[in-house]
Amino acid sequence: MSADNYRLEEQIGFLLRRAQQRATAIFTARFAGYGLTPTQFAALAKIADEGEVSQNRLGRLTAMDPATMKGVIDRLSERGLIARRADQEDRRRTQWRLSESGAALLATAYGDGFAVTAEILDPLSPRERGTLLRLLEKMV
Amino acid sequence: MSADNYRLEEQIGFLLRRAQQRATAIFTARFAGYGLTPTQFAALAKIADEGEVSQNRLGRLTAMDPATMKGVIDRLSERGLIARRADQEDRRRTQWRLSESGAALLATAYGDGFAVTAEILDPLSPRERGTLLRLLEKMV
DNA sequence: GAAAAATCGTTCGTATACAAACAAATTTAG
DNA sequence: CTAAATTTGTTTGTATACGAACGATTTTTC
Repeated sequence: MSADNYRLEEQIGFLLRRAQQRATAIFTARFAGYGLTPTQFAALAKIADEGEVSQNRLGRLTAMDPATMKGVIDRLSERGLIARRADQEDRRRTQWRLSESGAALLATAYGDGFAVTAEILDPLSPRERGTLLRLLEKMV
Repeated sequence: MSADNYRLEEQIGFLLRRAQQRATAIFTARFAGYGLTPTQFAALAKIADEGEVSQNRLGRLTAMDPATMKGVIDRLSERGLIARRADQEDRRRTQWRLSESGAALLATAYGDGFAVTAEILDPLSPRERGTLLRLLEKMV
């Protein structure tokens, strides 16, 4: 266990960080016209899946903690892409759904979402792509 | 290309984000005693490799842009873990090296660095670990 | 049915991450 | 040799990411 043995470039944590940097860069370039970040797009896509969803539950579905979720929700809400509804049964909760403009934006953006995935995986063969997804899924 | 097809959970970008969250959590738990973040540890390890290195070059070696690198350097410097030297040949440059306490801390921390890597990869078989590293390396 | 525990959402503080714009210094081109 | 281009490091602004602490509300426990 020493400097002679530790090679940063071979550590899984460092590789994951670099892989995510590249993935984010590809997303950002492709989504520049929408002004959406990866997490904002993830939130919109999940709200669309759910129809209506509370803030904390959305956070669990998109892997964001409550503090992070709040910022994402605030920005989407300020842009009018999502709309809120007070929950009658649980007065702590806020339910969120897509606004009309949010749904319209998302409908257009899905195609670019697929394109981003394709570009990120482009250096790999079809077989390797499946393997990578399987291993990441197993590791997470 | 529609909501029916787009499954967030299967997108490589989302999986990479979750994998990195898990990796960071494992690192943070193991390094709590050192008060070092993953990027700070990466910077220290690379400074150790190089002996002496400029700020921007260190950023390239550790995959941090200059603005990010500055914050990391500032915090390591404030803690006295690294020391600066003005470059005589190029007056724009600052050369950084480990301080004595930085070198001592790093010497102890390497073992935990290996342990973090092992824990992150624990869900995978030895063969799968090699495959994952190879695929990430190819994709980055 | 009251106390304890859990959940929901908020706020604060710290740390990446990066785009954009900048001054200063160095290198390259013509 | 001088003008242009590049490099180094800094600053500002925006956006995750998350620990920690908090009040309000709901659920669980006994």
